[in-house]
Amino acid sequence: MSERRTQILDAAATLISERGFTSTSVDDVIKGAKLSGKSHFYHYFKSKEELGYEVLNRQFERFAERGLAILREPMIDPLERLSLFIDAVVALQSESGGRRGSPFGNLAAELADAHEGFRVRIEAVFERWASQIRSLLWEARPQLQDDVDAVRLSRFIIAALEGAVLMTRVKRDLSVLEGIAADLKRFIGMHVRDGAAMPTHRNLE
Amino acid sequence: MSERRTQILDAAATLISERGFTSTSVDDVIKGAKLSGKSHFYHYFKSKEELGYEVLNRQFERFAERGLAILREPMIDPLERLSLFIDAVVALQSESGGRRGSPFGNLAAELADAHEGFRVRIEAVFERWASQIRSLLWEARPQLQDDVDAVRLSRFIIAALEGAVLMTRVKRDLSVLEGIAADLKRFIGMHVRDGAAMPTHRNLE
DNA sequence: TGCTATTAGGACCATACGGTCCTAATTTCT
DNA sequence: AGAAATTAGGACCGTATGGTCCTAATAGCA
Repeated sequence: MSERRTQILDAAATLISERGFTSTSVDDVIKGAKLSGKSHFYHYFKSKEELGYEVLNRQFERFAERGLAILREPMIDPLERLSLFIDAVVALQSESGGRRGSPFGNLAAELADAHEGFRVRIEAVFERWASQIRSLLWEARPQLQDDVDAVRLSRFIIAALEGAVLMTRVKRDLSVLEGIAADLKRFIGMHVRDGAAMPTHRNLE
Repeated sequence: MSERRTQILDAAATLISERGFTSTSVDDVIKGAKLSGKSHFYHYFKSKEELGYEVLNRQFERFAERGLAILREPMIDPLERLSLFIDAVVALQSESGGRRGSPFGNLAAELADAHEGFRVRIEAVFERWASQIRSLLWEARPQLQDDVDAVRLSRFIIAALEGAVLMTRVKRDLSVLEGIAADLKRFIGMHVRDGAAMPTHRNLE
């Protein structure tokens, strides 16, 4: 992938996560990526829509590398990994200073009803995310109670995190996310078998 | 409040919850409310922004009447009320056929970073919502464990519900919300004192 | 009867938007 | 050296947007 392209993608990702897709104009992206003009931009992307799709892809890849990867670390206990992953989401959010949410939640809220193309792609993102958690739960199943529903629990985790990021953004207070993350860990701990100890779960507070 | 005004507000509320604020044009609202033209609209609202603020107010009032009111029902056990409230959120969502989210979550995601005026107002909405839950939890405190943090728990409930509504909208599958609602009740049940029984908590599934 | 609020309808404006087209200079690679 | 890709810059277009202004018909009310 040409360097310019990724440069454009990065600039667009920042702008979109700050202002949303609709409110980010192609001219904004051109300024942000320091291109010479419209034709320069349209040399790399055939439309703003395509730009949006590729930004979403890239955001997911980054999230997969920096977040989801933790869920697959082979040397760590699965439930410990899940806890670390939740910490990573908090860390990722604090990088942007409480501002700007999970890029998926943003786009989801903005475009889920309005733009089918985006809706489908965001659905796929959530599905891939959920599937990572599901296989982690499957791996942890010896430590979990028999009646744990991995599909439901994985959705719950994602929803709680997305909702938390949203609230954090609105309140501009990272401690909202931190509190919810801690509670979410407690909720997960609730599904651990009586015998198996929950891994060193740092209850902040 | 004149009838026309509420008519405009209703039309705008529908459009905004479907397409978002930015993507809803004043002309769309005029068509939706069957006004005669721009001047007719600007006779009632001095700007689109003001319209947005009042729509948000109205949406909150409706939510307060149809949802939050349950939290204050004097004759029902507080924890039972909380459970009923969660059911009400699910019901409210299913009315719109899975489409269109909690109007607050929508606006929050779209405008929290971009528009300070909206951000502040949405923050106030969340705060009033959270405060209702907090006083319910205070009322229920004899049944709850001593270490229950009402501030955190109320935030958790709201975040989980908002996240759930978002995911439901993306997946176009109401069962997502239903599952998360059920899990959320279980999480709340986790804070009940060992002695006190959790009120008839209908675990769907 | 008059005054005011509402309804109606349209012209108009500046700005912004996504997108196309064209020309030409500059790199990069073969 | 020469072809192909990249960078540069600008004119242009159709459409949409929020908003203003003006005129006039119709209701409602004192």
